[in-house]
Amino acid sequence: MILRALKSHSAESFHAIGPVRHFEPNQRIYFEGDPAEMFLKVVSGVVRTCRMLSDGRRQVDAFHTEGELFGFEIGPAYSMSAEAVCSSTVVSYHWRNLEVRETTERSPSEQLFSHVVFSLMRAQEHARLLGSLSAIEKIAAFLVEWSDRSADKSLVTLVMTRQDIADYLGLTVETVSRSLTQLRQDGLIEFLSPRQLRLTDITALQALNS
Amino acid sequence: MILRALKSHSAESFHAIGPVRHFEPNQRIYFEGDPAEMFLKVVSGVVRTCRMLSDGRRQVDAFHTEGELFGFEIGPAYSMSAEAVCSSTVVSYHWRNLEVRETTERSPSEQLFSHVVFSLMRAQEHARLLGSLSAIEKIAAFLVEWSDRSADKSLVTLVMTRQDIADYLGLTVETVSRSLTQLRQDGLIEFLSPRQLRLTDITALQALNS
DNA sequence: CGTCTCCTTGATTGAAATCAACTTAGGTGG
DNA sequence: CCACCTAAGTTGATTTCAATCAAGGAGACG
Repeated sequence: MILRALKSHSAESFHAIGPVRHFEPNQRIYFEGDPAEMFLKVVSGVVRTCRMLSDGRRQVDAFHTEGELFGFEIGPAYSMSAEAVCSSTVVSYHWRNLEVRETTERSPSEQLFSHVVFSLMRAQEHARLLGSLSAIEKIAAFLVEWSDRSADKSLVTLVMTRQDIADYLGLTVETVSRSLTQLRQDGLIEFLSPRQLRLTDITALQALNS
Repeated sequence: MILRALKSHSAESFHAIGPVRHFEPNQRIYFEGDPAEMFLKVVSGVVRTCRMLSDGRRQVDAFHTEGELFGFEIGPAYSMSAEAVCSSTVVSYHWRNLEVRETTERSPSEQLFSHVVFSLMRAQEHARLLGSLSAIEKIAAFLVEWSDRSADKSLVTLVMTRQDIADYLGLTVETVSRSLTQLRQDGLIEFLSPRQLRLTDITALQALNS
């Protein structure tokens, strides 16, 4: 798979709506929670996408430089804010004006697009996990992630080893094991077997996360 | 932006090439470095994408479950390996057989697709950064990243604050500052001003990374 | 029944966070 | 132009949390 025309300007034929807008340092381009009606391109300067965590810390997801696109979302709202790092200009592309959206029947490439955006959000979520959480918070987030994927939300079957989990969360096996033990002692989970967990307090697990 | 049909099976009309293949636990589906001629979908089971780091540690990039697609790349080769976590079946889609690739002139949606795959790779790289590196290695990788983006590779202008860098790397301002000082004392960088750095030994900086 | 892998637990070490103070750079207005 | 003021950056002392080192337990399989 070799993708061409990355970052090129002239070759891009989707047309912009709205003027090229200018932003001063630290000025917000859009807010977390705003309706995600458009994606944007950095014309000049640098833009950061970030979000605030519950503990007051801030997680910077990415820095976007000239020619790069940002603002892709799966849901109806932005999951992060975008802010100018330095004096910057951006141009926006509204989904409703793109030919991509005009067909009611989704083409193969559109479906593919959805999947890749989904992967992108997953990767961003993974980065958030790795970036700023303690071991127990990482484990809690990991369990919630698999709870979401399960039919029975409170019963999680781990198909992977502790080593797999450790390598995914940037921890060691020992810390994974200790954190699970900790959560068990705190009454948030129960062990049916090492690989079969009952989440007895999902709310508390989610609260450990952002 | 609301994307529909995610994870649906019946609605997807890009056609598979090759049979549905079955894999035993820990069996490789493709290797890091293999030509990235296809992307794949998990039909059943769980697949992990991961790579080995220079220090011998393994970084798990993601777990993919039923209905999810994986194996998207920008370059000609896979940047990670894919392995079955448990007994799994996958189906593959070869780029050369997809209508998406048939037009020599790239449509707007294709260009968009390239950009999102690019963002995905960036996010994966970010996760790798956060996952398993020490503070100094994170800073070194960060500097190399901005060196790559600069016209003059050895002269990096940081448009962002130390706090921005800290929030991006999952560190504190103090640690960012100390790490930069360390690199300066080790003779890998020079400070022209707090925001203007000269990378006097890019090779060594890259070596600190994986 | 032994052996392997996976998992857990304990003791110690080490790296980054925290708490705290100080320095530098940049901008504003007298 | 200089003096001040503030935000940004650096440095030091201490604490904390996860890594490391080490050992033991549990289950699967021949």
